[in-house]
Amino acid sequence: MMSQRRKQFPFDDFEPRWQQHWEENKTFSAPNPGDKGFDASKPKFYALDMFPYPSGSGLHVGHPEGYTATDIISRYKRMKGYNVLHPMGWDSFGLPAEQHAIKTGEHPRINTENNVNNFRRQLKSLGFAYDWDREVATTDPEYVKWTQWIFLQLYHSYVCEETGKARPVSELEEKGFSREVIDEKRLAFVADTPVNWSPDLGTVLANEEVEEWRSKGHTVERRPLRQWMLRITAFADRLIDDLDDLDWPEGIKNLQRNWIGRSEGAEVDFTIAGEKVTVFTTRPDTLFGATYMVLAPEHPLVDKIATPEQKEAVEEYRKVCASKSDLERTGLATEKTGVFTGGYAINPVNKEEIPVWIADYVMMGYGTGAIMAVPAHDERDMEFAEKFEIPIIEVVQAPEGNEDNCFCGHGTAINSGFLDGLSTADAKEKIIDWLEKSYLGKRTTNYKLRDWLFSRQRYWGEPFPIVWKDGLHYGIDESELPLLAPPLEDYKPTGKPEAILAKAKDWVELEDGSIRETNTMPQWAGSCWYYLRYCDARNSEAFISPEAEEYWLSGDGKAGGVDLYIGGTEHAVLHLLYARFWHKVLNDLGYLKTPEPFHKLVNQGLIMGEDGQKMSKSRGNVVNPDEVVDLYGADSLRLYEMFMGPLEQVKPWSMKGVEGVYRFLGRVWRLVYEADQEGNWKMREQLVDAKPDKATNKVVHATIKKVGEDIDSLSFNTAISQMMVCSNELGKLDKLPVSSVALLLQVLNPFAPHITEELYQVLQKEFKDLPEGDLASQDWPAYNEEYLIEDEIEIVVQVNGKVRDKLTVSKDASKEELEALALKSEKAQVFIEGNTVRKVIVVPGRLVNIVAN
RNA sequence: GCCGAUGUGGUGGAAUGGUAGACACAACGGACUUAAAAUCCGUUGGCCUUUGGGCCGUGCGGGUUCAAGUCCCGCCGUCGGUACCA
Repeated sequence: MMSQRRKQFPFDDFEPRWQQHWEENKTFSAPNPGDKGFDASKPKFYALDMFPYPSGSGLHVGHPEGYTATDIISRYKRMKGYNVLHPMGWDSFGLPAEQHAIKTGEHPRINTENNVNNFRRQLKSLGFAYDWDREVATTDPEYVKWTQWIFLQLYHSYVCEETGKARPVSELEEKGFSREVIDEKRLAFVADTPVNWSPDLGTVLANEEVEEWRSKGHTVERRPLRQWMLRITAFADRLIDDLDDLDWPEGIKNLQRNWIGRSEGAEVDFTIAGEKVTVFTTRPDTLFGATYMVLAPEHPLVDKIATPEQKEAVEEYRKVCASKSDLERTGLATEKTGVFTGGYAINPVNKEEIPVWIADYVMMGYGTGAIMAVPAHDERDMEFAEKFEIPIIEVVQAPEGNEDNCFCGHGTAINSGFLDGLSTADAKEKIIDWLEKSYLGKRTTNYKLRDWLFSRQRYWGEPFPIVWKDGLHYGIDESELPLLAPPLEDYKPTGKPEAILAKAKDWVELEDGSIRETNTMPQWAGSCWYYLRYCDARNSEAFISPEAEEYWLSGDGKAGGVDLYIGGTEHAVLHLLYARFWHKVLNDLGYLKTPEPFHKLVNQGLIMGEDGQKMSKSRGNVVNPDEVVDLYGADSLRLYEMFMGPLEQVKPWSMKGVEGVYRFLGRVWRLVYEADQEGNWKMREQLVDAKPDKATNKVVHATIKKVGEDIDSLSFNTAISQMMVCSNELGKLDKLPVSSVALLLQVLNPFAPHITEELYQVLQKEFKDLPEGDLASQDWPAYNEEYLIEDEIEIVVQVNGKVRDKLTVSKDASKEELEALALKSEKAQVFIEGNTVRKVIVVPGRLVNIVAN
């Protein structure tokens, strides 16, 4: 219907024209230090979007939300005199392309390239000011080369225990450490661990990924496998502590803190039949209240401890646990279960014997897989103790008013021998000191974070630059990079936990008898460092040159060099944690100067369907950006996405809303143009080369001010409403000063670049005094404070806080004058009458409040 | 349970502790038109009204203040994340 109607302005004509203009003139190219046209005197601004996975279904309206925001900032910063780095690229490894290959037998690169081309076309149709010369795809051989190179840095590094920093393993070789010891210390290492194996995906998954794939209906089971791991745990403390220096949403910081899950406490050694069993606790001060011990069902000591009478029950219970999925085991409402082993442990602090149980509420994978249970002060232990009638001993006196059936907070130690009377904090210190002196335990910190399982058995990922010989692994020489996977006849997974690349015998088996590693890296590898590559995308000598790094990633007092990073929350713990980890390693090794990658992070809110539901194909509420561009133009789509509401908020789509901003752009168009009888666009006669009057100057300059401030604070919706106010005012004028229109076009340009450039060009032809060149190359206009000051202002007269009258007064009226005027107000008098005026509050320029009773 | 958001007209949303509802959408009325679309101009939180206005109103209950959507305390709802992590 809409396409049948006459367009309010010919966006389908000028939008592609301007896009072509920008492309041909390389308007938004950002030269590097040393390049032609580079101006070192300008400050830099790095605005980064989370690059998309180029899926087959193309862009959805969520993409342009964040992209438009960074685009507005980038265009604005350029006008403010910055060298702006605003790049785009493709996170193009991934499972869908591989599944397409499985179905068709076609190399996944072909499908990937098609999708990338479609994404690029769609993004270009929105007029984003990207420097397309810096475009990268993680699947480009040149990019793969450096991803593998960075892996080799990890492989050839270890973390020095004294400094906590990554260092080359060559230092260990020089010190004469054995190959075996060195291999155990590498940041990239091989381990036999229980991993998350998904038979239907044909690959293992990182802990961080398990939930996502499960929720998509795939099965994930645990099984022991030999895998490449990255030692992210060695960076746990820095990954937590350095969050403090970042300008990130508190929620995201908390998600990372929780994911890393640092908890400080103590390990305490108990003895069971002569065997030492260590437990981890964050509350060593409650040691006197431990009335039983629980081992994880998988705990290696269970066999030794279980008495003959209990052996059968224990075996039975372990079998049941093993068959349970993680979900069942950790499920919400599961009642506590467990079995007595028959064994007893000796509590080191009072030598008392406590029964040892096994129960699945204790996880083998965390702490030591064994706990001391203090039912009086732990809800889980309490529930368990009540069910199995185990004694409960209170050892912490809750502060008054906080008494609880199961008090888990801090209080005063009781029934605890030498700890009695101490605060929880002091008791912790004292008991840990005692344990350490008695060689019965030590202070420890535990983390939930596990090392990063880094290998995948898929085809469409970076092969590991590793060969095996005689059971030992070796990093291949840098000169052999990139190491690309050979094309296969058949991309189907084997169903066994064996990498698909193992099928390529000719590639795997080398002449010297060594064989290639057949695993590939996860998709995260490429996205861990793409923001670095953008800085120097065409460098074939290094992943980034020191000069480019120095300029674009200088933090200038900030922890991270990317000045603004906008993207969705879905990457809160995965990509953002991994990228920080790699960055820190490269920083330690001297390749980067900043400790963090992203200084300021903003999460755009999800765009819901028109029905308020999450957009999805099955609901049929997905909005296709191509359609919106077709009906209303790119400027309308950009403007609407910014006008919907605050960037970070979740908000529903509304086609009516798109029409609203489309009409606004139509009004801006008609400030300059009107249609004649034949329907041709002619310049409006009201446009004059005259000085604007006071009111016009006021609204225009107020707009310049507000739009600038609002862009700085990412409040794009209110910036747009101010521009609407401005254009509404200008539209009423019989004599419309062209300079005022030009200023509006200038501040609107970052939001709606096509229509504003088009109109400005038209004005330039008629009014020769306008500054030359296009809007993109002009400076952001300064506002004149004088125009904002009004001679007369309206102030409000309140009586007891309620508005009773409004007065128009001179802007210079003194407090005393205002008070006198307000007291004289007849409307206010009515409410004062009969009462005594107790107080008069005068807020100059705003109001007078008369307190009377 | 915990963590983080959030609650304002019919809707999306504005409001440095200082005139609640800017700007839009929808709706209604009018102009233009043979008609419609588009455009332009009005009205639009609720209740009462003698048409001057008045009263009520930002999830609920308290509090601080001359003044609270905004600050404090306690609840409730919604959304997102996360969870036997000892």
